[in-house]
Parts: sequence; structure tokens; C-alpha cells
Amino acid sequence: MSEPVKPPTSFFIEDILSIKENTRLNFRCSSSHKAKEGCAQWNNQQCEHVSQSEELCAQDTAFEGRKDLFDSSCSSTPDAMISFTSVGKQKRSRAAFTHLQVLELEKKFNHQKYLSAPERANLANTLGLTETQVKIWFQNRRYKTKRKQQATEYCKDIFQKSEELSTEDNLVRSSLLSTFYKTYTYQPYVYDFNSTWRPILW
DNA sequence: TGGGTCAAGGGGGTCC
DNA sequence: GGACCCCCTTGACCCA
Repeated sequence: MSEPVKPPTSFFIEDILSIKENTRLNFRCSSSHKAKEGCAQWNNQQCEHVSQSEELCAQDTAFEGRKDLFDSSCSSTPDAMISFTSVGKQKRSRAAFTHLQVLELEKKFNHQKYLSAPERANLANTLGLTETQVKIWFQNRRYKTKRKQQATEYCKDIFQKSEELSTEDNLVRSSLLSTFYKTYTYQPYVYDFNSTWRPILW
């Protein structure tokens, strides 16, 4: 039951896309996509962490991407988004873009934060998504980037305040601020951006 | 089982 | 008034 291990080879996104064009019909499907979603999420995170090194990300995931292209268990189209419960009630299901789709979207997003209508149509056609899906993805992606940037700036500000509190009277406050800074890095949305530093839920 | 993630829903604003 | 945007929420899914 041991499969031969294929040595990794280098290739380009264009190569993958050219394969995809030949397998477009297999790219659309409506069956279970959990494994693909997990892979897409992983890839998305990887791409964010190395957003400035797309080639590394591409190489790291391209082999899996090829497997995706030949795998008919993916789901990313509106056709696959509505399933039905036993009582016939419509149940909304979340489309999971393949990591290749996410990779290309991220690549485009790194290049430009906004798409014109023709660019969006072209990208949607290339990736086998609808224009609405591409538009919404870019909207969500911009918002996500903005939130992360806000969190980062807020962390810096708080950390500076904690650094400035060096007198003995402020040791407690300094300690609290430092603690806050550390926790905020991991739970930024618990806190209120708009007012003085305080947890929203306190 | 609670929390994180993410595609999609939807309100409200702007622009042409 | 349609298209697009930001912003926030919802619902499905995954994981520790």
C-alpha cells in the first residue's frame, strides 16, 4: 500500500492554469468539500504569512493544487451553495474556494486592491468563479486587511504608552499595559478601537 | 463545545 | 436607480 514518492518539481502558476483550462469541467462539482476547505484555509494563512513571497507559497502548494485540478470533489460555485434539509428548508452552505483559487485571488490582491469590471470578469472566468464571488472576496479581503492593520497600529500605540510609563508610580499601569499588549496581539477584537484602552466586555 | 475563520447577507452611503 | 463600496453580522465549518 505504499505509494511511490514523487520528487518535487518547480513550475509556474501559468502552468497550473493551463492545466485547469483543460479540466474546467472537472473543476465544478457539488459534493463534499471539507477537505478542500481545510486545505484552502491553510493555504490562505500561509499566503498571508508570506504575502511578500508569493513564489514560495506557489511552490509550496502547487503540487496540491494540481491534485485539486484533477480532483472532482471541490466546491466553489453558487450551484453548490444551497442544500436542503430533511424538511425541505433551504440550508445555506459556505462555498469553499480551492487553494488554487485563493492563491490566484491573493496574488491579484497583492498586486491591486480593487478590480475594474473587466478585470473582475476575466479573473472570475479564469478561476471558474462568478463575478459576484470575486467581488465579495475582494471586499472581505480589504476589510480583513484593514482590521489587521488597525490591530497592529493599536498594539504599537499601546506598547509605546507602556514604554513611556517608567516612573515608579506608573509601574502597575505599565505592567497592565504590557500585559494588555501581549494579549491584544492574539485577541484584538475583544477591545474597543474607538475609545481609551479598555476591553469592550469589561 | 466554544471560539476562530470565511463566504455570503444586508444596511447604509457614495457616485454617475 | 443601479453598481459599488464599507462595515458588521450570520451561518457553516473546523479544531483544540
